[in-house]
Amino acid sequence: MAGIKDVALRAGVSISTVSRVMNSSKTVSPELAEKVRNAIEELDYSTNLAAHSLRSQKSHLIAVIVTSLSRPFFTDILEGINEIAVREGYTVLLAETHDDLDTEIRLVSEFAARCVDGIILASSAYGKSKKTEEYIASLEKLEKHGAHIPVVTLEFAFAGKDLSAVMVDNERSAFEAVSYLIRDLGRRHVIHISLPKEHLLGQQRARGYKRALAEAGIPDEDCVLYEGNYTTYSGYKLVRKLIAEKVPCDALFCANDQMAVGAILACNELSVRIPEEIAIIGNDDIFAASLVRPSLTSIRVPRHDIGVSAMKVLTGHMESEKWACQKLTLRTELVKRSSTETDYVNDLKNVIW
Amino acid sequence: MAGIKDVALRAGVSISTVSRVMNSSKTVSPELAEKVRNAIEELDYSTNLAAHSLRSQKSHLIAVIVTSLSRPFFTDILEGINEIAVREGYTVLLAETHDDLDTEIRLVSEFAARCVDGIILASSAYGKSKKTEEYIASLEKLEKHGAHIPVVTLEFAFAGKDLSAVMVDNERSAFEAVSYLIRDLGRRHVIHISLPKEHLLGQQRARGYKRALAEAGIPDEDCVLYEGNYTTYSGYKLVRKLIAEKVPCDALFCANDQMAVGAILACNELSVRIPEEIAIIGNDDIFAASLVRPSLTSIRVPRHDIGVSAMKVLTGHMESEKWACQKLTLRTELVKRSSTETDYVNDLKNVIW
DNA sequence: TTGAAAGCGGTACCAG
DNA sequence: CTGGTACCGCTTTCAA
Repeated sequence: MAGIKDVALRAGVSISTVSRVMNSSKTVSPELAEKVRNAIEELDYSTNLAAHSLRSQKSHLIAVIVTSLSRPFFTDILEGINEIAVREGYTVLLAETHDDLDTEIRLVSEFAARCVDGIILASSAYGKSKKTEEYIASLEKLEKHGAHIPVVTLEFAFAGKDLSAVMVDNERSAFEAVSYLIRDLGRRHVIHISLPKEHLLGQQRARGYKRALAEAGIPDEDCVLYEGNYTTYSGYKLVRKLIAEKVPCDALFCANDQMAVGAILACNELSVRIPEEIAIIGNDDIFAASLVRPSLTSIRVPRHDIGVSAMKVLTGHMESEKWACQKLTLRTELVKRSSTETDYVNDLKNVIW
Repeated sequence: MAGIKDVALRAGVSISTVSRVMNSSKTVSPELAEKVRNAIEELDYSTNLAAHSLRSQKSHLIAVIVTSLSRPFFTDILEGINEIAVREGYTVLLAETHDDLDTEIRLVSEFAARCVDGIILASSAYGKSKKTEEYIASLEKLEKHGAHIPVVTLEFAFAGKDLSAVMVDNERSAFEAVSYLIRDLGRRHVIHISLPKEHLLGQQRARGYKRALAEAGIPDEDCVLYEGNYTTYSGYKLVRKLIAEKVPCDALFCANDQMAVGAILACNELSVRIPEEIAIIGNDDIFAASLVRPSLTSIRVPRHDIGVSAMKVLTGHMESEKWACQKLTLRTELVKRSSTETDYVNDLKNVIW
């Protein structure tokens, strides 16, 4: 690959001039500019980005750190991020933490060393340990040679005033979903299949569930939580158990769609009618929700928009050092289907899958 | 962020010495090494990778170019790639082409300018136009400043002797699937729901389908192809039509699982019994295959392994300039479920989803 | 074993 | 408007 000095030689001009043309500075005479452009064309020259990064302290690279690529949640977000990134001239560096905080910490510092211009982070820093606190503090003042590296978090916001975040209100959407089960469908025994309880997201959803019961005047002792582990199988197993043990239950609110699908499969196998005997609501509205039968009522999280917004906020930070930090909460939507509505008509036309 | 010279200053040694310690060269006295390590620790120094890349012509970056992230196919491959990449000290740069060849060409040259050490490419260069040929030729001699950039392609192999590839034998797996429908299940009217016909993958699968019919002595005019477009809805619509028009059909081979799921939903709605009246086979074995009812028989493509193998081959190329180019064909497996076997027992336990 | 110094390929300032 | 030159941070030869 040709370097800038090959081009200068070929065009018979100085390196500075070539650089000016490359950066479309106006202070080059048309004749020289023309010569340079020809040379660039002939040698198929393109600027070496490693050198560019080194000199300009801008890599045009952003890092996206997620817990796991196989979570469809992140795939869609990533698409949204990438869409804006391409438009703004950034390239995405990708990494997974597998929900391990040490990995996450290592990745962040590695990316800082790579001089990324910004980071979008789905963190696993729950808890309140000393290490976590220190880590979060360090995130706020992350930098490459004096220049600040902005960070935008996904899913939830850190306390730090200097960290932007794009998320949804999990508690509120859970509250609305459960209230709908109670108020519109008249259910009294709503059981919650939760995420592992150390997970912040799961805690938020569980809180929404409890608040809905409380506000409907259902006593605390009727709050029934079964702890699942994200997977379809865990939902399936818990619901089989629950039915076998004849636990009073006329509705389920599952903290994600995978577990809800498991719940549906369990009910189908045991010939429990949905929604007549048990109404079911999931969370996330992944495509499988419209494919299972009965199709699943779920809380739609605007995943693509989350990605788009996160990247837009990050771009703002990257272009101007003094962009105000933002905590964005995007709206969710309860998508009602056959698992709660007896007269719902499935329509595959809108399933983009 | 501290630079190498800050460390040198702090430790009271030369930059060269620090560099030696960083690269764990043996020619540093224990005392100095100790001092340097302390300084590194205190200043929380990590080497600037942009500078490193510039100097060493190694970026430890690899590019992964896929058509679309939302194809679950690539998500799993990406995980496999990333697994090995992390282990070998590489970071993944990600990009999507959305099946547009111009985008692909642009991306490849952009990544070359970024000095990536290697590229894993799911190309959209089907056809045989002049542009395509030129592009493929250019891929073989892609380079950054004299150093060759190795390329590994996914899904199919280019003719070039200098391009490695990791793929599966689509024709053969289609052949085996259809032969099973004919020979083991005794079906005579097997219809193929194909991919758009300009897609190479689709062509390969269609070829396998035709060969299976031919070898079973079924006349050419009984080859019935319906062209779908990847989506669940297209499979659904085609099968509804086919049943409404009473086209003779006792088995379907769908070129992907999404369309097969659509086919199942159509049969369910019209009360066509699966597999008694129509047996169905999909391709890819995505998780939805084990979740639909009846569960779907499908051709399992070792996606994770493809990613792992691709990255391993690429690593080989990157570590040694004269690594022999490889064309790897991984084995597929026909996973039999309820859509072809009446006595299949669904087991969610193995659904890692 | 250690340090000095020359670049890697650009950018940006300054002088002309 | 143009060219010379210092320098970004690191690696690597070469000499001491």
